[in-house]
Amino acid sequence: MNVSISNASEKPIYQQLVEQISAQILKGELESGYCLPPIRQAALELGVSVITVKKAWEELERSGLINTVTGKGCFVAEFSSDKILQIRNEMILKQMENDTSYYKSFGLTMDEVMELLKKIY
Amino acid sequence: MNVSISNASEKPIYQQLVEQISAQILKGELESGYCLPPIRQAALELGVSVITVKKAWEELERSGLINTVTGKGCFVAEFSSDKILQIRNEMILKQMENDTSYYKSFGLTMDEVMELLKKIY
Amino acid sequence: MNVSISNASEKPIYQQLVEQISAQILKGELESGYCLPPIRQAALELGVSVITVKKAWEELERSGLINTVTGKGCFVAEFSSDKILQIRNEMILKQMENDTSYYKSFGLTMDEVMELLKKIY
Amino acid sequence: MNVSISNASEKPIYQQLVEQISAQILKGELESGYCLPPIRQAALELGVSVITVKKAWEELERSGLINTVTGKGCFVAEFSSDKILQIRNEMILKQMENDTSYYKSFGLTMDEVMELLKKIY
DNA sequence: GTGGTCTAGACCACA
DNA sequence: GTGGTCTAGACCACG
Repeated sequence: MNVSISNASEKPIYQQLVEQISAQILKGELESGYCLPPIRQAALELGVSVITVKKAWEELERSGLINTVTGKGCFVAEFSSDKILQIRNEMILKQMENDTSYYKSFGLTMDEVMELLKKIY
Repeated sequence: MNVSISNASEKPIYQQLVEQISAQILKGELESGYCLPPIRQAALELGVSVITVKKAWEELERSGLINTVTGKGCFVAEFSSDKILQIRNEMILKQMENDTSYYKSFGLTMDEVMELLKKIY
Repeated sequence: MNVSISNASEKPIYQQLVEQISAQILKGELESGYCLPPIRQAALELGVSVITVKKAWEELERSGLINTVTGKGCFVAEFSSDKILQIRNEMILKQMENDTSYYKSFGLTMDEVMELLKKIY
Repeated sequence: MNVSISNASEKPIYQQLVEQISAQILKGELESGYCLPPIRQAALELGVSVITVKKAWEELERSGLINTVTGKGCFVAEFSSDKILQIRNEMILKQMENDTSYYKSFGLTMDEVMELLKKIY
């Protein structure tokens, strides 16, 4: 449970959880078959409500990243490494399309975006 | 009033307004001194409540982009072109920092991000 | 017409006029019998609406500081110097009562207020 | 919720709320972490609309005096006592500059102002 | 349960 | 005519 949540963030807590767990799975940090902690324990560790954790786990299951086995726990789903790459790219592309449309709305050219990215990275 | 709002969007309407008007001012499409349409007229055109428009206008005033004069109307504030560039860059940098941290959380290198951006742009 | 108005101020324009003209009369800068400029001329000089000036003149008349003679103009009223002092003190006291209640609401003692005043004056 | 509002006042209700709550926080009457009553309950107690309370709370948040956490409530922000003093002094100084410029416009000297303040306090 | 957003409709002060 | 404030009531997302 190497995640950090922030009440001050504009993002809802459950979504912060989803994003961080998703990223860890897609980067291979959480391997297939890995058993996530029970929601009550996770809630305690993170200092959030059980309901919040449950909502995050549900969304992870919906997106196919974990499987919930009633009475046993929640396990990271089995993926081929190709499949992982595909999912990861889809998520990133979707986000990136939003970002670029934002930059374009300010009249930024691709070259300007590249310049700024270099500085930040 | 060249703005488009979407009820389906996850962003609140008033924020969509703020972003689009801000962008237009910072791109120079709305010049200093330009008088925005009265809030009631804008509300009619956009098919939203007067209060929603007002909330957006208030936020624009708070960020210094417009001045509202009771009984007269709301006017685009006076800027030096340097000042415009500075504000625009601050807004874009702030957004870009969020974006890059998202990409990084998936383990993307700068070069990979560049590649993807080129395809999308 | 040695007055300055500000659209950006939180005070309405007509009230800014009333306060500045009142102060000038009570300080003796505008003498009894002095003829104020016609409202149209004053409006032009100040860059405000005729209606706004009229409203200010009306309020000055209501408080007894000027007399309007139809067809001739608006004249500063006749006062004994005692009367002037009395009116001035009333206006200042009224204002000062508001100010002190504000300071008190922050728990400031009189000594602290004195200290701060010395620095500002 | 030790606040009193006046419909007759020239100040808008939401601003009366802001000023009174601000003062209480800056005086230390409301401690860091204190949870303000839910906006709906506060609205009931005060006999005003929920929206009016919300507008006040929003302004308090904007000025950094409280933090609102969706679904949990609104909490007095964490301050060092130095920070509190600094903010308090800024607010008072700003107000006092307005006051003194008013006094000066009537030709009052500092000593006269002191005299009058002593009587009132 | 909390706050967040939006609506429709009203009244007022200001210009 | 303009913006400024307030109301009552509704629906949603979050916890």
